[in-house]
Amino acid sequence: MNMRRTTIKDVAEAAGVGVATVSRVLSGGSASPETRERVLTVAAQLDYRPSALGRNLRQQRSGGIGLLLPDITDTFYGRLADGVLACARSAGEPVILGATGDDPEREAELIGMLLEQGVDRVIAVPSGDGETWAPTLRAGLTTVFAHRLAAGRDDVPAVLADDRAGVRTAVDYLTGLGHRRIAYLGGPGQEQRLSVFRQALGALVDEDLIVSARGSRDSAYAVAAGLFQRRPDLTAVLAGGNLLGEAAVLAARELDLRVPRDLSLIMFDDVPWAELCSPPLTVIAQPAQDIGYRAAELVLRAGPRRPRSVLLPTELMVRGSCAPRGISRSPR
Amino acid sequence: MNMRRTTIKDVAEAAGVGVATVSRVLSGGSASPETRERVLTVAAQLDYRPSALGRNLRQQRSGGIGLLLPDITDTFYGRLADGVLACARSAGEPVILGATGDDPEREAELIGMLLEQGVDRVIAVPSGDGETWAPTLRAGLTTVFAHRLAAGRDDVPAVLADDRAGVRTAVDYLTGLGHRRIAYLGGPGQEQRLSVFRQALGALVDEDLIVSARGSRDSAYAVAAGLFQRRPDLTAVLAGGNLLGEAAVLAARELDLRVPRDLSLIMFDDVPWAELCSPPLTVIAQPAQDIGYRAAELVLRAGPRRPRSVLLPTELMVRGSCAPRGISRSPR
DNA sequence: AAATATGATGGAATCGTTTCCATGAACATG
DNA sequence: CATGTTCATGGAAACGATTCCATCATATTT
Repeated sequence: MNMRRTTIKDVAEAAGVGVATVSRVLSGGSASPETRERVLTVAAQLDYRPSALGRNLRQQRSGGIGLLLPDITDTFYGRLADGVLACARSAGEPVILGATGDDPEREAELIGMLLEQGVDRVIAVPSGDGETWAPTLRAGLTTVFAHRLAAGRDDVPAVLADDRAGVRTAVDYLTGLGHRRIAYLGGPGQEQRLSVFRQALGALVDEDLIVSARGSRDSAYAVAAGLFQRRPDLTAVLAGGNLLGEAAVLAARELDLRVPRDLSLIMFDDVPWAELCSPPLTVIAQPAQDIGYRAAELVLRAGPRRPRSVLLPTELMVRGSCAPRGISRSPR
Repeated sequence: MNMRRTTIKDVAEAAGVGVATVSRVLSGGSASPETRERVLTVAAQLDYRPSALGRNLRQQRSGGIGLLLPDITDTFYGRLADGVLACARSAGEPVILGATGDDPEREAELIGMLLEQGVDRVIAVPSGDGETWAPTLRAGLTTVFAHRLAAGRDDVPAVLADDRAGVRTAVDYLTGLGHRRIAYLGGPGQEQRLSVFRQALGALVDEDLIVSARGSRDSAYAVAAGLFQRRPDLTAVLAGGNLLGEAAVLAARELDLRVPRDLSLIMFDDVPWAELCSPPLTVIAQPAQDIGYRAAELVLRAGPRRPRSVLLPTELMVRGSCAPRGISRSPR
């Protein structure tokens, strides 16, 4: 009842040729027209599918693409993954997905898994530092980072959104509206953005207003609520991701801060619900899907030499969550 | 410069034993304590990782789990995927992800890919009918459906949210509030829900109020806007998914229908932004993550006989998007 | 002490594919 | 006609693991 898979040998026998010939025909090698036709017919009749297992073992590579993301639940990473899948599909490559939870240890574990699987291409939003990523490079895997870099690993190409420009535009916009006490609500791996934030803010920078949450919703909410309570004098917030933005809106509502009257809010990453919010959220849109697609392109068309990194533009989408600094909230 | 992977042979040589012994030690077979220790030490020293390629070929199975979802961008499926990943990780199994876009043809293509990869377990939110899924069963793959069934494939175990109860509760709630003209805004593969909807509504059912969108956001918006314009007399809507709910909110806003005064809205699937909306959306919560986790459990612990299907509870979360039917909107 | 059971061990076969190489036929060129 | 070239073809060797089976040493039983 549990019949064997049809193998290349079966096809060869049925077509009256050798296995080598079948392999050649199927992978586009040279063969006489009549042989080619016969083999193809037989293969179709038997519904033959070459086993990737055999092939991979022989050619020492498992073709697949590893994709390591902090959290597939976050729509940003969802869109990124979608981009990767789109590109991978057109290349016929399978994608192996792993969620790191922004935990270097889990990331290392997943890298080990990919190595075992013989995957030879990886796209990752890295959580760990350069050390974590040493194994993939040592094993000769084509590695591409997406969305952010790993500390001390500038030898890996990356596809990034232009965070610098995004942060600068947002800060300029807020200061232009008269805001002076501007907070940054950050997440894991946003060192680069922070340095630009400080730089753009210049003399206005207030380290007490720069806070950082871990990856989870709970942590984001706790940090946002803590910030708002500790510093009722702040008038604007830049949230470094949609989870952080969500937390900010929730915390503001909980503390009866009206947006944008009491608090101006800009969020990194444009998500569908930003428009549904009231007021609709002003955001810095990032081309999440493109990031994924381009990363997949890089990792697939990896030539002999290391490809250059890619920087994709961000865009400030002005909606309704920012207002000129009015009469300062009376801190009571 | 591009050195070879360390193989089992290298370990065997370095430890002065045969490859068979190494294999036994590493997979928990019998071996004398001193040999075991020596092999383990050497393996650790050489940083040896057994290649999944070799193993899989030998045992004719690639251990991995295939996961086929309509759209990884949809947070519902994102959470589902997260559940699968969580369970797969604890079992050390890789997950191969594919996005079907709710297109049976693409689904069939992806199934073919999984078959080629030698994957022997699949979790899917099926788009196609029973015919599409014949190949996986014929090939002996352990298959489990999640979130919905494939028409004419009742021989595949499934993990479902209790849609029937969800729809019934929602309809009862709306009729209890006095609503009579209730619309259903559906998506692909919701036949079951529709039948329950009709049944629960009884004599009140109005086929013109039952509409269906394809998977995309655009399609959802178009259908919602069309419905609201065509039937200004409806007073309540049940949206069959978060994309549909989003579209409904957007379309209502565009047409100046105030929620809940002019229009009561219930959405399937509780998402974080449902609370951020104004008014906050009343939803039918589905345990997306659990669905994924349980499906992975089923597919992993698949014994000799087919496991039973699982039905998980839904919950009506009353927030602010439903109101008693007031003075009917004056259709002008 | 002889016979038998037990357990550790390594050689070799196997999985399904690709690819190297040798063979032989057909054809062109001298 | 002899020789060299091209081309289709099939046999066999990889690839890296697992696993069957035979071998041999040691321990147990009579």
